[in-house]
Amino acid sequence: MNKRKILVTSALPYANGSIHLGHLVEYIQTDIWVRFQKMCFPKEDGHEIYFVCADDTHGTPIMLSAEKEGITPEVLIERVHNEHLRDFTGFHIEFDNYYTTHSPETRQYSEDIFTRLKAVDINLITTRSIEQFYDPVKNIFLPDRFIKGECPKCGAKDQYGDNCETCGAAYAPTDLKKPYSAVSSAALVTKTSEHFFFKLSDNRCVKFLQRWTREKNHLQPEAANKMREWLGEAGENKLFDWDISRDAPYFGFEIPDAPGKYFYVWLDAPIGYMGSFKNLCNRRGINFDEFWKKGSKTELYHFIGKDILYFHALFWPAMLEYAGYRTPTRIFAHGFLTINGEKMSKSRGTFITAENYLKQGLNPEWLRYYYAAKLNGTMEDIDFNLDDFTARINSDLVGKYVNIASRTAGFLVNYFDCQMADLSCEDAANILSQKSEEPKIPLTEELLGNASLIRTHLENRRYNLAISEIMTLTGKVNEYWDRQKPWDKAKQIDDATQKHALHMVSSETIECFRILTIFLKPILPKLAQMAEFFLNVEPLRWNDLWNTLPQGHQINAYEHLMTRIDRKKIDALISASK
RNA sequence: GGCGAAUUAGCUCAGUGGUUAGAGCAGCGGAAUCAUAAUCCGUUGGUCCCCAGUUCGAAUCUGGGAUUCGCUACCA
Repeated sequence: MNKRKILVTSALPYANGSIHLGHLVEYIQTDIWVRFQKMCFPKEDGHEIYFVCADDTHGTPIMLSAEKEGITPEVLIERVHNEHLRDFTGFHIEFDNYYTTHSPETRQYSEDIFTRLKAVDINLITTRSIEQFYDPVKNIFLPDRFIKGECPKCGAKDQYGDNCETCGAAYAPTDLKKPYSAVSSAALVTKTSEHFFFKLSDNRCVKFLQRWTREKNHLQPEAANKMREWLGEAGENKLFDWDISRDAPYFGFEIPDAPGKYFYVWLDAPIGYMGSFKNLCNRRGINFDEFWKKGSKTELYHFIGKDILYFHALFWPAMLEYAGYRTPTRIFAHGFLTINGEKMSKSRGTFITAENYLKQGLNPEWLRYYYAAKLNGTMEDIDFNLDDFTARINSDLVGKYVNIASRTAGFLVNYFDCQMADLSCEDAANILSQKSEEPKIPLTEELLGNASLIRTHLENRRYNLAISEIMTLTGKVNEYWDRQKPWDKAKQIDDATQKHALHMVSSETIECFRILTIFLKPILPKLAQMAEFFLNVEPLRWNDLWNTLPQGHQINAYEHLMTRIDRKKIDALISASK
């Protein structure tokens, strides 16, 4: 059998803020996919699947934040790293490595890639003098977001450098009148300095990207279309060279042989995927080159938000290609999160951090399930509707799925010493079939018949359809149970036929619960773990779908697996987020 | 302004080889009582954004428009 070797990444969160529900869409989406792959291709069978991520730690905003707090950037990013990892762990995001871009490994590959791109035979790095706003008090060049001034059109004061809130005019930061620093309030001066550029507009890059972005499903169709817009058609060249350096003082990596020049944070951020993986390789003895060398047969997947498609679908593959590394197998972009149909907002209490969500006592798997129920593999935005959220969890998970175990377990415990019946016995088909007419198909068979469809949906990241299928099946199990009326059979427990039927029906239903648990496990790992304890089985993998619990297998007494959402908790969360 | 996406039941969403448009939740009416009130059966509800076109037939294809959201460009 073919051994799969897969490396998966989520985008690196910036070390300048807390993880919020918007971030979590991506990490939950990725985590579900990785857990699903690991279930299908277990390590014991020789497959290797790794999920790495890291904090994105460099740049002016980090430097300024640290200064504002009176600490060094190193102390700041160390603290934030711990917070981020705590939050991810709280939502059961299971990284193989959660590292930092401020690391020797990331420095090594940043320097390596830069040096290779700069080499005479490649020659994709150039230098150019550019003029930028400079804060003479702080003695730093300022990114656009820290520049304010008067609108060149209507003269409104204190406007940012992209557009005017008063008259709606759009312009460049350099158009602002009386530009000043949002950091020090000092009047800005313009100053010239030399920058390094990655020659993205070079014909080689343009041609390579026009091909790469369209072939082999590297991108989703909508993303590929977007790239077509940015890249232009064959013969056109709409790309600009990419400014990849910043002047000291800057928190980042100094560029080799260029004192006082640093790599722009967006250069080393994606390289952080390599750095994090390298760090994992060193600790676990994994062959890094096998995953990253040109022509590698391993698979590399990046999950990202649609806002950073530009970096991952243009700069990143071009950099890798010409620095002599492999390029990504596929890039999966997702949309943004809205809450009750609107952007997250502090004043409405919908800017909800991961920390707050957990602190208010909400179950992280509620959110995992809800996101999964909405995610569809496209770049469309998904909406977190609080009422729908409550209804769905309570109805689907507690009312339907968990209820199956809850209402069935007692019969096995009370009448059959917790033991499973022989589901393959001679009269099984007759007892278990839902229908009286032929062919008599036990319910478990029907569930298993949908396994490949559910698997395809999960593989394609159409979690919404997977959940829809799973819930249809969950409904069928409850219907089956109701039709069989085991409680009536229990009243005739002295009748051997009735007793046998009760045992068979209860066991069959538990077996259905086991199958549903496998389907849901990538989405609800903790709940699945509790279910595994209840079923008294080893951690379930995908192939266990066909390993029916044997006759005499003993389950444990049922303990409740999940509670309902109390609407008050949601309201408290909203209040706490204001 | 240009380009792209979206618009389906009260809510959240499926649905393109062109038949009488679907699910879950909510609502309404029943049944049941094994289950931490959880379940099951039945049922109400839709000019599939609007207009026009192609067709025997359009939620689905074409054109125009509206609204929302992105990206992009800002002219004279």
